Order: sequence, then structure tokens, then C-alpha cells
Amino acid sequence: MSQEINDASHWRDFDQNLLSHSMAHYLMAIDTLRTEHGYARSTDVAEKLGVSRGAASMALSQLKKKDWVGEDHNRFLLLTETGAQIASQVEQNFLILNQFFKEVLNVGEEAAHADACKIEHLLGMETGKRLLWLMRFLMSDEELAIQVRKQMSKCNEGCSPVEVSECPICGASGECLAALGTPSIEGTKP
Amino acid sequence: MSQEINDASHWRDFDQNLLSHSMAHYLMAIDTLRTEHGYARSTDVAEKLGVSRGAASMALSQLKKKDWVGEDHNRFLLLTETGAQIASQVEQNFLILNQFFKEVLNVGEEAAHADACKIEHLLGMETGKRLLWLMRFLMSDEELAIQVRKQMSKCNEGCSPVEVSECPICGASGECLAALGTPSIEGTKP
DNA sequence: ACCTTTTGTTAACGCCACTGAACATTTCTT
DNA sequence: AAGAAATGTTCAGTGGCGTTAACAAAAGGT
Repeated sequence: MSQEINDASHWRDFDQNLLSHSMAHYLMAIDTLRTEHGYARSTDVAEKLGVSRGAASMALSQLKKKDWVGEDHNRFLLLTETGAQIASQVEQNFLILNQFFKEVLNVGEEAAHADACKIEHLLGMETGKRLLWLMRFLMSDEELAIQVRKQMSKCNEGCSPVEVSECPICGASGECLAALGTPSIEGTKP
Repeated sequence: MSQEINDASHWRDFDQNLLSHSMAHYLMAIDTLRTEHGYARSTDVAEKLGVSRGAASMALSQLKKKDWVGEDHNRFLLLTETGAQIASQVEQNFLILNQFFKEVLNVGEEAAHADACKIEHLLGMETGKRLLWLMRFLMSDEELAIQVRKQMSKCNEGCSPVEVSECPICGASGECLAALGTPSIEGTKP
């Protein structure tokens, strides 16, 4: 009765996400610009994100319609209460994920950053919060945490697939999931 | 010099992803159908994913063009070598993430499933592999692992934001990241 | 005040991924 | 073999999200 990965009911929740990847970045860009320069204009946002002014203009008008973005007395862009909450939620998700990937999983800087960025806006409230708790604990200097980190850093050469049979994850499927070939789904389009 | 969250260079890698969320599910659907029924036809895939036959037809022809999907002697759908690798990679990512969310982070079943599904195809090779190592370790019956799980399950009421100052994550930002308000980015569109 | 530059908006277009409907093709039934 | 049913494809239409390019509005320089 457990949920199937391809249940028609669930897999499409993806694009039902209220917050798209790009929208999140528009919000964060406004936030960043305001703290960096004290103000944010449409053009600045466009430049910061590396999109055209047209794209920024249209995206921002959507965000205004949702009331996540407003304008101050000088017509500079401003995050509303909600907009600010969303932006900071996503930003925190990014920080936590990035740190988790780098410091706990020992993923390389580049990959950690890329993955955190792809995922930051998709992590639900609950998951984000609890990942924070985990990280808080794992990055503390409690003996237990230190040992876990040490354990993970030992894995650098692959926790060799030898002990597959004892691996509580692979166990069932019989083959070591970590030993899969590399399909060509990484990298960028031509 | 550390990478900024909004670097024009990186944030858009998102849509450069060679594997879209939906394509991943088309592949997995074929895989599932073949093991469940021994064959997979376009219509079956459409039904399994809850999309129209038209959508399935077009998606599948793209996948054929990429050579991730082929047909067998009876013109039933078939994953190519590459297609199968991709599908299983994504499937494994899903399993690992789901388990990580549920068993380690103690996220509710629903949310864990939803989040794992949204993220499964975005996790890079390296990150996926290392997350597997972590899970392998954390789900083992080693004393260390057991204690970590116990520690995490204690957090159920929030690892109260009291000790923020000592929190190695929140520390710098001054406020507890876990104490943020709930912006309305969860749930589905109207 | 006037002309130029900067900034913002809009329109036409392409790409992805869906829908629904019309059409073509295959397969099953009798 | 012929008609009905199931299966597969194609073709507008929609919405998200980008691009250029043309145009409107605001800001600045002399």
C-alpha cells in the first residue's frame, strides 16, 4: 500500500509548486541588491540574474500581482512581508543544503553548490526545518557529531561496494546502488 | 570569493538540466510497466503517469530521439542501456532521499514522498552516491548510527530555538532559521 | 527647455510540457 | 474479410519562462 514512485496522483505536484526556481531567484536578487546597494531596480535585477530586462520586467510584474514584491516611495523594488519570508526560506535552504553536501557528504564545492541551487526552492518547510536540526547537530562539537563526520570523510574512496550484502540500503536490490555506471545526464546542453 | 547564490553564472543551470522531471518519470514508467506487466505501450505509460495519450506520444518520441527509449520486436517500449541507467539512477535517488527524509529527518510520510519526488532527478551523481554512503551508515546497526537516529528523533518538538547562540548553523545570522514564519509556498495551485 | 541616455514595458517568437480533438493505424471480434 | 474498438500520431491552444527588438517614460547633461 506504500506510495508508488509513479503514482499519477503525486509525480506532477512538481510543476504545481507555487514557487518556481526562477521566481525564487528574482526574490533573492531583490533582497541581495537592497542589502548591497540599498535599492533594487528592475534593470539591476535583470543584470544580477543575467536575464534580459524584458524577462525581468515580466517576472517582476507577476511577483507584484502575487503581492510578493512591491515598490517603495521612490518606486524602487521592495519585498513584501510574504516575499521576504519566501526569499529567506529559500536562502536558508540553500545554505543548509550547501553545507550539508560539502561538510557532511564531502561533495566537491562545485557540485555541492549546483545541487543546492537546484533544490533550494523545492525543499518543503518540514524537511528544511528538520535538515537544519540535523545539520545543527552534525556540525556541533559533540563527540557523536565529530565521529559521524570522521566516519563520512573516511568514505572518500567509495566505502567500497564489497560489503554490499551488509548495506542496509542496497541490501534488498542486490546490487550496490553506488556502483552504477554514469549515465550522461550531467553537464549542460550543447 | 565564495560563490554567490545569485551568480548569473550558476543559477540557471537549472533548466540546462538534460533530464527533466517529466522525462525521468516517462523512463521510470516504462521500467515499472515492463516489470509489472512484461510490456509497455504508449497508452499504458500515459495512463500510469496520468497524462494524455498525445503528451505521452510526443514525450516518447523525444526520448527515442535521444536514444533512451527503443522498441522491441513487438513494437513495445523498451529502455536502452542509457535509458535504463538514467531511470535506475533517478529511482535510487528517490529511494535514498525518501528514506533519508523519513527515517533520519523524521519527516512525515507525505512530505517526505513529495520532496523526494521533486528532487530525485536533480541530485547530481556525486551527491547521490555520497548520500547513499551516509544512509548506509546511518541506517546500519552500529552504535554510532543508532545514537544519531535517537538524537534526531528526540528533536520532535523542535530542538527549541533557545540555544540559538550555540547553534553552529544559525549562529552567524543571529536568528534561528528554524523559527521562521510559514510563507504560503506550500500546497498546490488553485 | 531640449536632446540623449537610461530604464521599463510590450510584442512577437521559440522551447517545454501539457490538453483535447481529429485523424490514422493496428488489432480484435464475429 | 469487415466493422468496431483500441492504440498511436498530429495539430491547435495554453502557460511558464526565456530572447530580441521596438517603443514609452523617466532621468540627466548642457
